[in-house]
Amino acid sequence: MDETDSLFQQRRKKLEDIAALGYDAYPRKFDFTHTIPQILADFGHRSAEELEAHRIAVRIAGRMMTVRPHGKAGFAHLAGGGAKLQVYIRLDAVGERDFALYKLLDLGDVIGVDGYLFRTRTGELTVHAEHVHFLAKALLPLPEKWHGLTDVEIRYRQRYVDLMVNPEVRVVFERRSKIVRAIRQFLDAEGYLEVETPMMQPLAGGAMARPFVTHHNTLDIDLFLRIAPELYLKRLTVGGLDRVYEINRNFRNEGISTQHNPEFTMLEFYQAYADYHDMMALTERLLQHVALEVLGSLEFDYVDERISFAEFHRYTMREALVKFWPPLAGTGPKLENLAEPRAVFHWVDEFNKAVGYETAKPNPLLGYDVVAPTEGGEKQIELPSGTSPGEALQILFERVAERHLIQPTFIYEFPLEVSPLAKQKPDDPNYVERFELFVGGMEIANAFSELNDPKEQRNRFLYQQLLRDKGDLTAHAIDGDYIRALSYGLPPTGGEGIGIDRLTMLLTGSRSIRDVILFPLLRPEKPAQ
RNA sequence: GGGCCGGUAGCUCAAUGGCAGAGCACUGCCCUUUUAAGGCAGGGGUUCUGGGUUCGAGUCCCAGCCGGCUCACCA
Repeated sequence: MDETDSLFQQRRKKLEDIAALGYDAYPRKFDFTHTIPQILADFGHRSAEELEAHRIAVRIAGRMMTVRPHGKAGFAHLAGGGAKLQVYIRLDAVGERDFALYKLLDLGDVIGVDGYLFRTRTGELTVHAEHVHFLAKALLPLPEKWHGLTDVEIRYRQRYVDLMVNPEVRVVFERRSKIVRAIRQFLDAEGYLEVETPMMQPLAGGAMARPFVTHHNTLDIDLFLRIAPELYLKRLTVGGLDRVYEINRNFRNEGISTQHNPEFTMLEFYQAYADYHDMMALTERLLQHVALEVLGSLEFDYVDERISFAEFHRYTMREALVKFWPPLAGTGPKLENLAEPRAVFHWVDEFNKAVGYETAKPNPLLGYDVVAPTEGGEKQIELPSGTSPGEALQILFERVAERHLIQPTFIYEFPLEVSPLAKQKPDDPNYVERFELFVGGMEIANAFSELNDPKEQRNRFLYQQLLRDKGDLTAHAIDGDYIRALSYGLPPTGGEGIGIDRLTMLLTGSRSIRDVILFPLLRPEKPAQ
């Protein structure tokens, strides 16, 4: 903002002139009779004759978005409540003083108008002004009225301007609010209790991620912003809160992308006496409820895809690998080829042979098929030394299958090594009772039968500690009190996390997580000179 | 962090290495049913920053800052 800017100075002068006319430059309140959406809903269908025969007096407020002066009269559109309504201001109707005020108004000013409804010659519902009230001045000019504001940086930094001039932005955040409301509605009806657990934790547990660190002065201790509420919520289940959920922020000190913001909103819920199959069924019902409440339909468009919540697909992680194996990388594994855990390394090599190359084409000079490296193509999978078979399987799965999971798909049976808090399958201890839900190529949910054996949990933590010692900063820390809590007996429990931001992306057709977060994290602006 | 692309008036965008422009917004005048209102006249620029090449740089080169996309990491 540049207060020396001539437009700013000009408008400040006009504000002084408005005050000189006897208007309060910053009045305290304004009693309106209708919001603009109310007027459109209540009177939007009345004909010109009806409005003339039966005059409706209204008093409205809004931000002036357009203005069309005509000498001693003028039209303007006021925006409010996500809608717009035209007002007609003429000298002989509002008087000299209000008309002088109108002449001093700029686009962006907030005004009140009272008058009566009528239809113009072109048929537009309009308020015929009898009084104009000054409510607030826009000292800074609005973006261009036709193209609006497109500079994404300014849109995120100055969301207030974005919201003023890009109506679809408001729709996204109204819908986000509806989504969260529908989730609460559903879980409350299922007998869940909404709780709040610490955002500042002495140990950042419940997920694999690098945390943010902060410091409490009086206690003189470092604290971590939570990466997940998981371990606290399960402590509550130990305590007898059999169905709990929390919708709140998680913080992860990781990269920023179209799918990642350092702080993001997560729903986590835990249900005693349930396993991961129950959670799958619950997830289907929850998402169907949300879609119907918010969209009125189980189907919606996301980017270029038509997505349906009517049916949820199910594959084990290994089945997905087999099914979605890229043809370019050979015939790929069969299910029995993946039975032995270490076999996955062979298939990572097979995958890598094909990555980053164009489709093979017969080359007449050489007499055999060649593949050419693609420019800026994807990279090969590089496994750090010491990568476990389970980690390799998950990495390979993500590279091979994730992009294909457009329709809602549960991927279940995760490797033990990447799941320190999930219960093993009774018939195969290398895998756990865990699933993730993918929609639109994004991971939306993560759930499992909660590991409730304190001895096994300690061993899992010790394995994580080994990873930490080897330099894996995302490996889970040992949480002694959590093991103590489990030692009091955690009922068999199913638990799940759903990313609210990503769910909102799906249901609003947003390509970037920044479009569903009002103030996404950006590098701070340079201080003004 | 790597790769690619971008940054010009308040906003949206132009400008072969040769006088920095248009539309909207703004100012003045005209206009009492317009709607991207209209007509006439006008004001407004550290071309992201700093170097360099050149007679001459918005344009070419180098470095930096900021942003977007993408890859990696992650949810």
